[in-house]
Amino acid sequence: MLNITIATRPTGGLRTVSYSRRPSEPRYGLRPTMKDVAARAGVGLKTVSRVVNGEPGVTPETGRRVQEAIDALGFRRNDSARVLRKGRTASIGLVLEDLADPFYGPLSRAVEEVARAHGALLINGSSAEDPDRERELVLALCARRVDGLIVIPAGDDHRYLEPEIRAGVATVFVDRPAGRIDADVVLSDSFGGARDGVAHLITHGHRRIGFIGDHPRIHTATERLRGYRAAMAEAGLPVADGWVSLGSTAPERVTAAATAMLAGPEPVTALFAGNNRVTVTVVRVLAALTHPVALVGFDDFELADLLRPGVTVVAQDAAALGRVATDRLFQRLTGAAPPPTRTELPTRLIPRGSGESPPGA
Amino acid sequence: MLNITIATRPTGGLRTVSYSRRPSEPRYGLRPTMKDVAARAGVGLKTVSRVVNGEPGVTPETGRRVQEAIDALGFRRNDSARVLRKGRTASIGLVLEDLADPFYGPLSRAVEEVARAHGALLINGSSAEDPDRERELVLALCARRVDGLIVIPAGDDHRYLEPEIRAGVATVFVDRPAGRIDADVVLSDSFGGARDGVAHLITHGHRRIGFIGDHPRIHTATERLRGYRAAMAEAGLPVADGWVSLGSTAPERVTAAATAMLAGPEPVTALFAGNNRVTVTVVRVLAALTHPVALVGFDDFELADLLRPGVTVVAQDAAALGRVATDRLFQRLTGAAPPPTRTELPTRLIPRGSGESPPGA
DNA sequence: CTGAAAGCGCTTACAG
DNA sequence: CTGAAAGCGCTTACAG
Repeated sequence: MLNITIATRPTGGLRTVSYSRRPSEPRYGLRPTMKDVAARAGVGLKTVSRVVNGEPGVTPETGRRVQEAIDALGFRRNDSARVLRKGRTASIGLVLEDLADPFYGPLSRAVEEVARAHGALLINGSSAEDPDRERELVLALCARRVDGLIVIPAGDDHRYLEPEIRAGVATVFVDRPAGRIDADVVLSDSFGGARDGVAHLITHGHRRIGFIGDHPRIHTATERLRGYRAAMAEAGLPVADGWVSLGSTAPERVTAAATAMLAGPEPVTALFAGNNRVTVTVVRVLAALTHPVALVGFDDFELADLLRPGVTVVAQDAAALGRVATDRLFQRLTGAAPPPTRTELPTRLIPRGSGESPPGA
Repeated sequence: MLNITIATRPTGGLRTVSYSRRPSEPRYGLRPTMKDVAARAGVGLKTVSRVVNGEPGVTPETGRRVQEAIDALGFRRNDSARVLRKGRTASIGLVLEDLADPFYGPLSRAVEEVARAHGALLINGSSAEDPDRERELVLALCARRVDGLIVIPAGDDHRYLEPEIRAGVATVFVDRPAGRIDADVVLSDSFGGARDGVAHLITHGHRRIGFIGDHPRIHTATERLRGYRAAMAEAGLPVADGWVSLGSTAPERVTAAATAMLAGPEPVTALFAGNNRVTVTVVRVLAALTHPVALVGFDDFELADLLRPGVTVVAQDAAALGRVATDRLFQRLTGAAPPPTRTELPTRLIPRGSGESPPGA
């Protein structure tokens, strides 16, 4: 963190906008309403509503008068009121782990694009991997009556959502399935991807391979571990106790885990990293070593190809996850009510160098 | 883009949640309201409101009866209705360029944290650097009556916001100032940072230095160019026509610009990249060269230290930008109405290797 | 073509 | 301690 000094000064120049407001009144007191427009145009409320919404049945002359009043008053329809009456808020909620994790950037963007195509706004927030915070955020979004919810779950028990789903809040889980309820989910093939990645290391001669993953509470972490174990078993390789480490993705924890696996009499010659946060830290650890250790990471990341060696990854298509999930959400929103489905997107192994070096090279 | 095949199947197992809904009615018809709770508990509406909001003046016995009805009915207060009456939506809008740009991750996250501390939700969207889309999004947020707005502007004329600001929508611009209106702004010292970065290259012996930046419509692009010119001028160095290129940050455009500057009889020996998108592309271009070319980039980015050579950058504190801006927003929201201010956060030069090699090394 | 009345689900201001 | 009435700013259903 930078230790910053802040220089603040009035902007000056240009016209100054007044921020005056009487805090005792609701803010809307300051804004013209349809009633004000109607009064000024000398028409009824409903006529203003017709003009604002482009409904037919207004003579050009009347329409013009209303439009003039709208412009003169600077009227902007209050969508909160509209929403209350119509029952649809034209907004969806997105709950993810951390807005700052680069993996979620393309995913969020894809969700936004689909929502935008349907005329909906995006309300979002981070759970910070805290189940309580996830729940709090999800229920706050339900209280705002979002039409639908895209959730990357932090917790493993989502029964608290049942009344909401029953009340009509379309909900799609992404990246990880819901816990203890049956709901739509869109995820990557974590098991298959990890198995492929580990098999790739085995193909290149490795027999002692370590696995460092996310917290075991997280579905993708255990699925990827399962893929690792499957690949090892298929090759007839044992998995020593010290070769598997699940936990926080904090750099300190990952560094310690990697260091431990690389020490001792029988160190691993290759590592499989369970997600992009882990991979980045492992890359740092390996960069400090004098001997090469092979690495395959789950998740692609920017610049992976420019590191030396390039980092071999199991890539998932984060944008597709977001797109497919949001498409499904809007399918539900527009009436379809099939039973919940589980959609699994394939991963792709991208060899770049770090995963192709033989042991002891 | 991956060409994906999607495997979809019913989830099965677990209890199945019904999604039934009569589309002709408003969704709220399905949810219990305070009126329903009042009827069931045999009390007045206001008493339910008191319990829901934890207001005093309810006997324990009455409170218990109301709470039972709330639980039995699965009541959740409709915040849309509350908002309509109270005049505050407890939500703020964040408009940025691209949710997927890693620079905005920490910024968004900081905005969210501050908003959360004030009990507000975040509604956000991307302008995709399109002024029309920015305007459309901002006005949609105003129609939803967000309490405040954090805007990373794409356009250069924000007079369309004047009526909104006057009506009480607190607005703070971040990263770039507002165009043609006087509003709060929080930004990094682009001029000083670029000047420092270019001076750093000059210190290491470079005399022919190229500048590749973002579109000249964008304030930070021109400020950084100004910093470049200042550093060159202070060192008594000329700036040849071909050494400056502003435009899209699309890889093709940046690659072409860099390639052109590196060709010809008098090629540049060093490049200054105007932002992280440009830097990443320039790194790719330089990686393909046989001779070293020095590079300093504006914006730090993950893994910059792990590239060979490490990439020297002028770092700005994106999280601090978001935090300071949102703090200011809530200051306005809680009554303070000082004239708009301009806050400039310092940058920090981080030498990592790419900016310290002499010409022709 | 036009508009008065009722209502969306809450809170406010007030009376008992 | 408790609740009936009015109202937030719109849309719906209906009548003229």
